[in-house]
Amino acid sequence: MSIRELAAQTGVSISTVSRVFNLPDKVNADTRAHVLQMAQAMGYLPNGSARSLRTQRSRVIGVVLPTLLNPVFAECLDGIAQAASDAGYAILPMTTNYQLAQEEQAVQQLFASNVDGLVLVVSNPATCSALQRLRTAGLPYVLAYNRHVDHPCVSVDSELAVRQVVARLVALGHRRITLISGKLAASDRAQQRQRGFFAGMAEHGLDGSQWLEVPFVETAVTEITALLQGSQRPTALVCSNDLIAIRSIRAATLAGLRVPQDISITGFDGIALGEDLTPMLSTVTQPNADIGRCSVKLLLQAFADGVPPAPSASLLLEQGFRTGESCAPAPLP
Amino acid sequence: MSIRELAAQTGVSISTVSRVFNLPDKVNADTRAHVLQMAQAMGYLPNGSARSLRTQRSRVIGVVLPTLLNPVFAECLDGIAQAASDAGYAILPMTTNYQLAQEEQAVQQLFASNVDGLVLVVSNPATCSALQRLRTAGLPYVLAYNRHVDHPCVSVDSELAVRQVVARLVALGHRRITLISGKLAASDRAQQRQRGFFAGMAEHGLDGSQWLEVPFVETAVTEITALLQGSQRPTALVCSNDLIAIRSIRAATLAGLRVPQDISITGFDGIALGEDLTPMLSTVTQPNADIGRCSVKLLLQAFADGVPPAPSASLLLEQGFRTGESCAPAPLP
DNA sequence: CTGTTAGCGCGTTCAA
DNA sequence: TTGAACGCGCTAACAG
Repeated sequence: MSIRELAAQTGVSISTVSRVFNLPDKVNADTRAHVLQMAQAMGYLPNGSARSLRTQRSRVIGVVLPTLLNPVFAECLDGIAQAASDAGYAILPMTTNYQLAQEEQAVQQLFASNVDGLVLVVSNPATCSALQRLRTAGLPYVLAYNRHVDHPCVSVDSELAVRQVVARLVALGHRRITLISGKLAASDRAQQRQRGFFAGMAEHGLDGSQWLEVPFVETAVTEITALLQGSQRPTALVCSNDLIAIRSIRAATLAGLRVPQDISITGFDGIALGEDLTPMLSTVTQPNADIGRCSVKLLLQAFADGVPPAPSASLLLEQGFRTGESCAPAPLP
Repeated sequence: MSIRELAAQTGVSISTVSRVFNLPDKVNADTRAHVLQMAQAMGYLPNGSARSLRTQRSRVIGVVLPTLLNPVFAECLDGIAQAASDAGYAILPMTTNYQLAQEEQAVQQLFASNVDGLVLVVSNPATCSALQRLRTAGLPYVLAYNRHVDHPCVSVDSELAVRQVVARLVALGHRRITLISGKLAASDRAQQRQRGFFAGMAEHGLDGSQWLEVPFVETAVTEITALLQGSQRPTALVCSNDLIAIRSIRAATLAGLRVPQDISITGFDGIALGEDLTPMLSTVTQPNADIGRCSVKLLLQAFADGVPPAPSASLLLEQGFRTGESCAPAPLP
């Protein structure tokens, strides 16, 4: 079913049919109605490939994410999909498993797919060569969750958020607080959160040297459990994401500790599931779907302007804190 | 950067360049190397739209899912993405929020996007008119999780799995067992699991009339909590998915019950996260990523055969049971 | 093994 | 307001 057949059946020219779909105002109301009716009847749909080839725009937004297995990115993708769909764009997602090589490859593939722009979450914007390629190619892109002065980003102030978490714990009487961080090399967010932890501990004159680095993907319950032995064990764990917090709760329980009576645990991300857990996760909440939606909006604005989003267009959204049930006053010594 | 420019720069014809990328064997090794080298240098990438227009194949697989916010579908999408990517296909996902109207709309959009085929999870294959459209259009599709004799499906035997769950609980001494089901109208899986529950209870001469229907998306903790009051409360809950099981654990705790000492709770899906919970979720495990991968494989096979997957090609994968920690012998009366 | 050529379906000039 | 004609970048059939 091509535009030609429809034109022939309708008794108008190809260009009239084309105009009906692209510049409806420029066509007589009666002919327009007629064409639309015939299109409906014949099940005509404009061919996307031909359209993209002709206009050099695909109406597709590429998406690069570390993984879908962490709900935080699934929630974000959901927001991206909504905003894109609302604007008549399709999305083409790829995952990288936090691996630099896969980031490169994903960008490469999306490049070849003629995406109009990209939303991506990379390990580290500072060292991501794929971003250079995008920039020199003039392909619009927006980073989500990442934060870097040289790139357009939609994120929250992770560092501040973790400093505030530390302050909360201190206010609850905790002194021995340990950071459970995701792999720093694989995530600038983990780095920011670590900085927030160090800053927060320093602000309160506490020893911030206790911290553990664990993988994002595999569980590290045994390592965390080991940390929780002995009388000088921490009374609170600050985890750099919700998944790690969930694993830490398990580790604590396996170590014979009760959460939150014996040990307090905080997360970061605000995944929806955390609210249904027992104990409900105490965590920094990010507007994950909104981060996705805003990233797409920035991209759409850039399409309209005809110029890639500038680093200065970066958005810092508000984070929050869900009190939850995994934090309590420090146990008496 | 078009094939023409590359050909000119390299000093060969455009068809030679084309062959280098599509039929590498049919081109002299030296010229091939030369072309590839130049392509690399000039940053040439074949234009996907032109390719699709010419070949009438987009190398894109459409994906229709209820939601990404349930990890079971995120895990499945991950499998789909892997298998598709391995075969050089991109994916174009859409979510429906368990709504019939959105299913129709998603299929419509994917239609217009010239996808080569679809993997979909629909509410109910028996009543899904979008599937008819796909079939009459001759567009290859595979259903994931759904199960129906008239359609090619990749699924597990939900009914059997739930019957076995009931048997396990009975073996643990439980008699008062209640089903917490997702909305039956929104999911044939929920229906199958309900049938499994009824059958399982009947097999053991137990009263299977106790069951509650709850939403998939919003939490229904209060309704579940209400169910757990009184001395005739159930000693075990069979939940029709893991998310509902997690909410049920919370409901039980809020009702003052300990899981599993006072009440046993089972899930269904085997989301990865369930393994990190405390108590670890006792649940029917499905090979979610594999369900996605197999669906894609069926589709790829169909592409190769030049004919849509037949209902008889349906695959029934093995489910399992993770013992977990949310089940225990029934408390003494 | 390589080159020439004809469209794939469409949007967009330019004329009428 | 409408139509005719061109070409987007590519693959495939055919010719050499």
